[in-house]
Amino acid sequence: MRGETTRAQIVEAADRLFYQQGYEHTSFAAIAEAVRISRGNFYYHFKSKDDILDAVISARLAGTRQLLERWEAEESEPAGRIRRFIEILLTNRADIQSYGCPVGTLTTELAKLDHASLREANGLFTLFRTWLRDQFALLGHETEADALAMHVLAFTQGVATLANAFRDEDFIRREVRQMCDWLSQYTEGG
Amino acid sequence: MRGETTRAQIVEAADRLFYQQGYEHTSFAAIAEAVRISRGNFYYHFKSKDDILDAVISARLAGTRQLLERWEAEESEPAGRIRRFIEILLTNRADIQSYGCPVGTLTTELAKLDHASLREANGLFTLFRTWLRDQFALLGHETEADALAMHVLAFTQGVATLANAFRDEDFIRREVRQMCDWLSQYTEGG
DNA sequence: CACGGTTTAGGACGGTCGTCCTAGGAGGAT
DNA sequence: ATCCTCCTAGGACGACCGTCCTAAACCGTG
Repeated sequence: MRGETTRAQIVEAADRLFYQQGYEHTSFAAIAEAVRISRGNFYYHFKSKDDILDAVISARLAGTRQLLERWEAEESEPAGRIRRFIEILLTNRADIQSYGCPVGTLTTELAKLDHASLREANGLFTLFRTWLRDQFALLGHETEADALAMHVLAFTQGVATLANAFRDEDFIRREVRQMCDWLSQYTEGG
Repeated sequence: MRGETTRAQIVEAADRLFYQQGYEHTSFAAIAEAVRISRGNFYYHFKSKDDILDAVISARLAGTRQLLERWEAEESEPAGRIRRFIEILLTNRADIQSYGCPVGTLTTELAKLDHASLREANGLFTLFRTWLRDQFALLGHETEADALAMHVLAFTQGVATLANAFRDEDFIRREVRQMCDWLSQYTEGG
């Protein structure tokens, strides 16, 4: 029971640091300092750094599933749910301007490292993709649902990357507004 | 003169490796092996690894300027020039699926490393941005030219990120076609 | 051939990394 | 109080990193 909270603290700190500094750049020493435990203690809870990464990805997957469920519960209309997704760019604008998108930057890094967990990390994208696809299908666009899901996903990635590069909040607002306008063409009797 | 070609070879190899593996993940040993020179020899040509990065960024800036000039020379119409830009997603689709966009992934990495050369790397984005802005201005959309430029830039970043994650060539083709359609609304008597 | 600056090779250095080992502290059950 | 299990601290280890130093090879010039 004691150990479980320590393990959770490690995952939480690693999650944040991987996002802010990148996976490779984040050392055991940095995580240890954040959690205020000794460096050697990691190996009681995890067998390697890669093992921590897998735990972080699992935690993000679980958190994302929860988020999507909440959106479904709070928004009865598929269009409102998709809009919720688009608006995370506004909700998380501060972090996005500083560190980019947590999903996009992680998968990009792992792809360059040719890391074994790339597949699991891509699962985060797939989660959003299938969820968005389902919402577009509910709107009556079954045949193009997956293409539309990918389009929305690409939109968020592009905006996040440029918002990070130029630290431009107005740009985010402008693009989100534009994307919501685009979305409305699919919601009203498409 | 001897040394100049060695220096150019180092920059060329570093450029490729930084793109394929990331800046931090690429070691001196890896570059040395690629160029087939000794590790200690670097410090005759460069004073640090950061110095190599700066040289790589300068080379990319010069290469990008050349590319943009070529597009201007080969395409007399601004619309065709912008289309040329969008179509680099197709031209470089193999590399993009494997490693993402060279500009986007570098700036994202440097932002996470809080690296001193982030500013210079962002200059690559700015180069494309101002060039695209000028093209949209030539099309008669002065007031929204910069916003349109950012929009096109964001589009390419989003497509590159997802193409990298899902290794989906059809997705690239679909999005490029769609973007060119979108573009045509600004070219015909806007 | 001899000279002198330019370029190169290769090893040494201190530091940091991920990993592993071992002794002992903490806390509940008997 | 004693014991046993769970958990933690702290240092040691080997590998690799970027950096630096020094001797020698190269090559145009006199």
